Amino acid sequence: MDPYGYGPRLDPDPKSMGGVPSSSQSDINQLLDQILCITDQTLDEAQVRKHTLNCHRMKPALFEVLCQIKEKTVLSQRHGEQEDVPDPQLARLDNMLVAEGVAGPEKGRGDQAASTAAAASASGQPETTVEHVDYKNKLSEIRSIYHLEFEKYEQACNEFTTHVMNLLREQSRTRPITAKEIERMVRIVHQKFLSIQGQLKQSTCEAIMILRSRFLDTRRKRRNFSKKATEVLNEYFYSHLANPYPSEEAKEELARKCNITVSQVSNWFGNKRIRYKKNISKAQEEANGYTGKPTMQSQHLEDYGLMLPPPSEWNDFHHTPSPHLHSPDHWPAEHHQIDPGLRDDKDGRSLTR
DNA sequence: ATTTATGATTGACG
DNA sequence: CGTCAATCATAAAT
Repeated sequence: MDPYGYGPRLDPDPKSMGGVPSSSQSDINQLLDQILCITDQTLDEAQVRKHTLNCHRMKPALFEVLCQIKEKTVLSQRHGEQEDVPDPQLARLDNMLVAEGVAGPEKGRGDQAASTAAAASASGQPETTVEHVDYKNKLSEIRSIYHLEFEKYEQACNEFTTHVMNLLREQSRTRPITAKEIERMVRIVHQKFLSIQGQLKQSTCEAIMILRSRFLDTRRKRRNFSKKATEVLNEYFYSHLANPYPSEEAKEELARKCNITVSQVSNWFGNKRIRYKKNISKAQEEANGYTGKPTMQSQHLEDYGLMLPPPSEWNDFHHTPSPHLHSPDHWPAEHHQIDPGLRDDKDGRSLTR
């Protein structure tokens, strides 16, 4: 109660005011009346009254009384105060933001990812690294938004704080306000704004999580290889149709050329073999008498120089460019392991994780 | 909105 | 391990 520190009314026993002559008693009552009905007056009127009150000779004394009373009540009021709560939740959010490079030192900013992308495309192959690049792109987008909002809130907080302080200072001319009170008020304001920033952090974290699941979780958000990469792969495939099993070195070479990983090359060839075979048996098996362009289905193989040997000729090991091969209806499942010793796969057998 | 193309994953096999 | 075959999940095409 009495949050403004006016304290109890003075009127019950005006005589208690020390040696004040009884002639001033009516003075005081008059004064109090004026104060009490001050809200009934218009603003201009009130300003005038306020000024006269301020200049009243009794004002300092009354103010002093107010201060004393407040001093007493405040003492009993200073209790149910709990200090700032550490809030482990917020700490976790902060940790995550720092770990993700969103909070903390502001490095790179928006143009960093863009320049990385430019470098990648300039160097020739804007592929697999692409996914990292636009991951970073999105991340820095989030980061800039985060910082923008953060600064906005900080600024708003400062503005509001100074406003409140000015208000309190202004009011301290007419009612007693201790420095501690101001400090407390400021702390409350800061706390409120901190909680808002906490929400900002939370939603930022959520955005990052979504981004992660969208980009880093392979198999989701699949990106097709670039035109050039598939061309290179197809070229190798169709020029080694007789034995489309690239060695480890060949895979590395292809991976380098296409700017994809060796695992991706393996995946590609695995898919290609099985799907090529499927298409052959489906649409081309009958139409294979020709050596030219057997079917519309076989997508412009002409582009890759070598023509597809019809399935019946896969058995033909006469002209096999590769070491061994005799394939029944399809390629042999027998595979040679070339030097199982050195393996430098950094990512196991796929990009996952 | 539905279908096709395609990169990645999974389990079986040797 | 590397491969096949089936399957998943999405990108691209219709």
